[in-house]
Amino acid sequence: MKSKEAKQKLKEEKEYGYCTIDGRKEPIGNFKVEAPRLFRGRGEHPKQGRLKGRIMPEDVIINCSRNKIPKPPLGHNWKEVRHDPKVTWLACWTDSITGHLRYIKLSPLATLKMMKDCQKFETARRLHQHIHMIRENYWKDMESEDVQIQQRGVAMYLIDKLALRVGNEKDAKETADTVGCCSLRCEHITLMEEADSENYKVKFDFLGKDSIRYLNEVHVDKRVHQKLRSFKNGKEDEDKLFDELSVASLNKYLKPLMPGLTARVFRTYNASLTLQKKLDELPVSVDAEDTEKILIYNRANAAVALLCNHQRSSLKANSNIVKKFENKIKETMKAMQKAKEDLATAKKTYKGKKAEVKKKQYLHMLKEKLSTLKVKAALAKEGKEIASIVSKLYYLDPRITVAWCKKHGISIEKIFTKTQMKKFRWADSMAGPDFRFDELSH
DNA sequence: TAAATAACTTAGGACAAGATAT
DNA sequence: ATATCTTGTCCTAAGTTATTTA
Repeated sequence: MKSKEAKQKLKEEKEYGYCTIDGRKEPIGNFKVEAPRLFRGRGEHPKQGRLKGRIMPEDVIINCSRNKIPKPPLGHNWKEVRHDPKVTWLACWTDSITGHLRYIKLSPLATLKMMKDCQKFETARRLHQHIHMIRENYWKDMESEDVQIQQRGVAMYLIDKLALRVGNEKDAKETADTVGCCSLRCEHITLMEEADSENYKVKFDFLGKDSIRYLNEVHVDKRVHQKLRSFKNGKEDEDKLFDELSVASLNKYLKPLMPGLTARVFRTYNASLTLQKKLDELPVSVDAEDTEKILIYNRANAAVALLCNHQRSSLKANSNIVKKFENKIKETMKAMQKAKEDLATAKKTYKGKKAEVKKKQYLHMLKEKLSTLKVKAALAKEGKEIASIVSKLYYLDPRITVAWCKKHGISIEKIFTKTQMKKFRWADSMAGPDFRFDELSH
């Protein structure tokens, strides 16, 4: 039995949810304008609490073919109707909070979007053929006389090794204070040096996209450590770490190295490669249950989520559950200790067999309780790791997953949801059990 | 040539739907 | 059957990159 809302939604979708491109019926992603409301924003947003106004037909620009112009609601007119075949949006209006354009666009399930998605992964695969050269280059760049080149080298290292976002400049009055690689400030990194001086570590602590905290202590090469120290030298906390570097110059540098290469390709590349490598590493026995196989896949996926720093607040809450279990384990262990002592004294004072047996039983009960608690805690911990689905949706070449499923005789439906199956249907026919992300097929 | 703007991808949270416990 | 927890989808904010403009 479907709810009233669900029925209404289905009806609307049937009527407004599709468009025609080159004679093909294609699904639209968002076919409604955004409703008026109080703007919240994410993190400490300077515009939080402002009213986001109602969008009227007079605010909306329509982009469609000349022969089939949708009618505006009765008594209203569109702001403009244009016929631009170079862009993929169907309608747009200006957001009253940001002043940026918002679009009515195709669904990720539309043919055009799926082709674009496939292309994205092909570009990332191509990077594998060039990555050796690019890495050699950034080590060389760090040794340059020119500080700008040095900064470019170190930034490339961080983007490659830590999968950091490139970090465009943003307006402090308009948006929350978040950073990426190029916009890191001195206060966001702490250089740590161990006593033996062979162990070079850097602590990163900053707010990234969506004001999600990036907290990571990483071992870095000595050269990187030294360069970071020199970049920080003589600067205040709030000064830019890469003061001579811009996102534009970084992407300009990358462009001629490989067709289609930009900074974000490294994130896709390293995420997908990590999945492939983890799946290679984790053994799957032929007679394993499906649930075990899924667990293995999820572990590989978790490694990617960690790399990309993907997290959800439900997971943060989940860590409380893990802690609760840990506390219970501690309590039980204390109780066991006490029970053991009690038993010992009971034996000494010789109060009678009955009391002794009872205390033994109690101790046994505690032991069992402890072992179940330990299992439950492990499961909760694991559950905490696996729940991120973001990487699956945007960074992981679905063909890696398809191939792994085919290789290990598990149906893809066990890994992908219904929508993901549709979004990635291009991958199924393209990847056999031997597909490899790190080898170009012909 | 760099700044502004347009166009497009990626992201977590809200909430509904589904699953599981009671 | 109902409460409670988990998972999947939708929504739109917040990024990156491409293109246009001054």
